[in-house]
Amino acid sequence: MIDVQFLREKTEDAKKALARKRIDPKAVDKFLRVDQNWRTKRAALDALQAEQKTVSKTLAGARTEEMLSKAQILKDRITEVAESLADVEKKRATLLEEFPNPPFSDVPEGPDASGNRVLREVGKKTEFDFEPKDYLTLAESLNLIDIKRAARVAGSRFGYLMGDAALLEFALVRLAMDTLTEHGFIPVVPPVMIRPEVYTGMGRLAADQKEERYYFPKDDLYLVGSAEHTIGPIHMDETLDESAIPRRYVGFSTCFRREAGSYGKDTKGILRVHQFDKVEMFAFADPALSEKEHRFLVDRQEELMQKLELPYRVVEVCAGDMGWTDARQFDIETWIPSERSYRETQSCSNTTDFQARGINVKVKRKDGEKTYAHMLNATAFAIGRTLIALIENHQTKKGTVKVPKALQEYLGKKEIGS
RNA sequence: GGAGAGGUGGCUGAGUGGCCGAAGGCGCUGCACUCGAAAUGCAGUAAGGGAGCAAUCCCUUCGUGGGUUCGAAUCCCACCCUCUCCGCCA
Repeated sequence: MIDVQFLREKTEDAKKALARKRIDPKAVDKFLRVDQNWRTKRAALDALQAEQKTVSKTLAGARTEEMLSKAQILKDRITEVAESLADVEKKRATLLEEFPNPPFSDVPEGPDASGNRVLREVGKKTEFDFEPKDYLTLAESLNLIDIKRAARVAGSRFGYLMGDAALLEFALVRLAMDTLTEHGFIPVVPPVMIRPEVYTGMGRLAADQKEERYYFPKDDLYLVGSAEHTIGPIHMDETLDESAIPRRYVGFSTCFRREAGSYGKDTKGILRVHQFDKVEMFAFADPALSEKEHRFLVDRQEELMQKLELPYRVVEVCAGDMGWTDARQFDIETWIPSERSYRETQSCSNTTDFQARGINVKVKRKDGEKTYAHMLNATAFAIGRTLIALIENHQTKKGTVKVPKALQEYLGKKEIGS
């Protein structure tokens, strides 16, 4: 949730920052009008309730007809004003949800992915002395992925991971868990369902992503799109002591996405599916140190990528292409030989206090000062996309797939398909 | 799914219609005592919101939402959650 004080007191700054995320500045004016109306009604109701208290107290002592009728009139007026306040309050809350987290001022400008800034390329783009195959061709010939049967059973955008691909998932999970616990991350397997009000607090039911969620009406629960969504609220309504942060989690969960807005996009294979597993990092940080924490998480992502011996680049995502909750976002894109391009495989976001305000997570500093925590999330491995990158980059002329050293022990073999 | 018990401040725990934002205890903070500490004594100690330049004042919050009432932690209804027993289940 955006800071209301920011909208009220630094209106012009807010408009500018939000415009960079393609929000119409008029939306700020509209909100402020409703907010002013709300404040007026709030004050009116407060005054009426104060009066009611006084009258009630005198009634407790001496019951007079006069006072009683006065109290009854007051009661009706309070009901009336309270109802009108509730209307405005609802409208105000809805409008407030239409604001994303403003980006940091030094985030690159840009309307879409074309404005993203490449920070560095690491590793040499894989070259072959033969014509490389795409992952799906390889995977099908090695019986690693079955899309056709999955479609028959569950519809489009699903897949069976079979044989060594299934085993590779667990190898990747172990590698991520072992690497990250060594850095002090706390392992966690979170719920994959979440209540609407918590989801809203996390900024993940905003208008632009509501359609992306699976929902069970009977239970009033949503399926999560990432472990981030239920790891973040672990400390909902809590105040973390300064000495206890940064607090870092590494979670594993299945992720569910309707992919409602992506008809016709990436329809083949397992690049974009309704269900995939992911290892996710999550951190709670002091606001003064969250930028540093953000870099730390990117370092961890790169550490993991290097263990997989994959060529990648780190991209700073521009304002127009950033996530709703993010003040700064880095993506890691991995080289995909068959497409001769880099594809997003990981993402790392600093949501600053946007989510923390929504689910009420605070930090208490040594001097007693309390402030909203900063919350950050980062992909460790999105299994499907990591499998794609591994298969494509480590393929051999024979049509087998070499297993990077870091995974060999977990998988129990050095090559798939030999 | 069935039966029962219960959800009160950082914790514990009292409170069955007004003097209750809430006793007592623990914890925490400050002061006193002390060379220092412990013990003891005294004082303070929730969050959110609104008005105000400010000092300050006011409102809301006793799981959540509704209802009864001039007035609800307290009475009524629904829901959520926790615990115990039974059933089912991995």
